[in-house]
Amino acid sequence: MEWQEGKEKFLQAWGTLGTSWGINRTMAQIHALLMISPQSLSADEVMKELQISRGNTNMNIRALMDWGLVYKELRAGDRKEYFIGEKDIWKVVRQIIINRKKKELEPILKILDEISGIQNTCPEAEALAKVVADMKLFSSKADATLDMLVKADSNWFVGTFMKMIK
Amino acid sequence: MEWQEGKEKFLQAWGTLGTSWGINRTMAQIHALLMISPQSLSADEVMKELQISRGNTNMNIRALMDWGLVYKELRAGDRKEYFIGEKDIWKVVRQIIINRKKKELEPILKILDEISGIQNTCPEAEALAKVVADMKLFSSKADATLDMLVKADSNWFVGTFMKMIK
DNA sequence: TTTTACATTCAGAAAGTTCTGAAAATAAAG
DNA sequence: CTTTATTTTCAGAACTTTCTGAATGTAAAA
Repeated sequence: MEWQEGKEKFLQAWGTLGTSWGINRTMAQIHALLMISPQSLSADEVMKELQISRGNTNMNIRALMDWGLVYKELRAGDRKEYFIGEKDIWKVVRQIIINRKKKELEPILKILDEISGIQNTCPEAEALAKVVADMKLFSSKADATLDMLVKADSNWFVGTFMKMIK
Repeated sequence: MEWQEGKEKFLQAWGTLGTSWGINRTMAQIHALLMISPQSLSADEVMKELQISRGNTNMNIRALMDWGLVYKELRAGDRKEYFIGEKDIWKVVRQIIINRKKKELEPILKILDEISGIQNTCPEAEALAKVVADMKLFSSKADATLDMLVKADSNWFVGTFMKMIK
């Protein structure tokens, strides 16, 4: 396979997959582009490569910086800003875990806490209380597991953790 | 907190959170309703409780059955179909893992395999090849981990696995 | 200070997703 | 076979998200 073909396939696929990952198409594509670029790119280069508008480019690059997946790079004697993508997959995954945990898991814990003070007086209330209690137990375990994964380093994950799984 | 209030909060919250989980609002709410209902409910009861249309109810109940989170129940002498939600949280989580893995992780593995046959001739191609190889390694590990979680039973997860994490 | 080269914002357009409700299909009962 | 109860489908409406591009903001250079 030619480089150009592989690159297009990758950018295209990442965009589509981003959607099913709760990340928008453009954000995923910019991220993919910066991950596979040896050099940092300017906003104009990103616009041109992905054929998207200036506004869209700007908004999504900033979102990627918020997620900790892309950094700004300034070149001496150049007024443009250049952007460089995080290349270490383990760091990328960690940032994604941190962000998705915040968006997906933490609100659940908050709601479950609020509801757990329910009066347990009829079968319906009992069923609700049971589901809430079970979910709370499970979610806090999942939360702890993810915290651990985020703290762990790549070698530990690939080594110890994976051995356990065999 | 009163039962009615807790229930409304739960249904409302689940619907909102479903969205950030890549599940649509109604599907999440029907699931929540059936999880906390001691008895099975008919489509009409679900429609009435959540104030949604017949078509919407039907489509989302069927999606939940596809996901393995809701079952059909027939009552003798009644032509209506009744639906019952899976109450075991561990089973619910397992089904969700299975479905999200299929939707989110497996397509990645497929694409990475396709691209990994790339010619490694210039710095750009090299960077792409490296990212693809790293992702492949990581994704297949994640895939194996999730397979294991799905096979494992609840006690093992809460016991052994969690002890390891401490 | 003025010009120039960029980055940022945001209202409205476009695209994508979900929902409704009436019509069609199905199948049990009469 | 006909009626009746119920589920399923689907075209278009409503809603949500994302994108564009021109206007605005910012700060370095002249």
